[in-house]
Amino acid sequence: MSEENRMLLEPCCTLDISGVEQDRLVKMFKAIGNPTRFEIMKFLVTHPTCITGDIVDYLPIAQATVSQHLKVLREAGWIEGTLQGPATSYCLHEENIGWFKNKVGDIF
Amino acid sequence: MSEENRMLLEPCCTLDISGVEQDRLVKMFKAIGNPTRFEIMKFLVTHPTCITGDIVDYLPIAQATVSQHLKVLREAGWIEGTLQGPATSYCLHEENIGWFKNKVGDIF
DNA sequence: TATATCCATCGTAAAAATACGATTAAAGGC
DNA sequence: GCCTTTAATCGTATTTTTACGATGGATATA
Repeated sequence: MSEENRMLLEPCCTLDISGVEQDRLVKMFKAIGNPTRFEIMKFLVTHPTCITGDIVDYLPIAQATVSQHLKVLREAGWIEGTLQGPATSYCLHEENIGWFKNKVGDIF
Repeated sequence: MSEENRMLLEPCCTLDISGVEQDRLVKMFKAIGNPTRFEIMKFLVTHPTCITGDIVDYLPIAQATVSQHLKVLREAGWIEGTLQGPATSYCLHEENIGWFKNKVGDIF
């Protein structure tokens, strides 16, 4: 018979992240952890307030796919989209990105 | 006939990340962008040099699954594992984590 | 008010990630 | 040399992600 009553290891310190905040952080990590979406983020850094079509022209993938990736980045909080006539202009969500960098710095 | 000769948007600046380095960064983002793996990373921050079994006891998932997640984190460069008898002791890969934080700071 | 442009969404096929039990391998104690 | 402990790997089922063409809605323009 094997013993299942192993003692749980004591933590050496605490970590100030959990719950909704942690979910939000993981979602940001996940969203940017895709080669195409990272490329989109790079493009937005170097081309602020560009529209969807600019990204579609730049990347070798279908418009529907770009739109889907933009949605993931938007829902994760990396970017913001604002309607400009029939187009949508995207830019980085500076506030959330600042929050992200602070959290990463706090944890590691 | 629709016009396909759209002009490519000019960048406002350059970004110092590409190729192998970019792949490495995206791989790190992807690895930590999973709720279970993020939880493992948190556990390793608060329990340095613990062994696989400690993580298995802590998480409500099978040993095989934990081992698989540890492999992903190891291959992404987040952690290091060293053999300690029949067990494996894991700790954060401080050098890579430092590199990661610097890159994130450079880009955003 | 037609017509074109822009892009989000829908439906779906294919690929990748995730989780598990079973097995295997390596180390230590008897 | 056996038996236990530890954890990596294998094979596989299920879920999720990714990519696409097609469609539709909203805005501008003739």
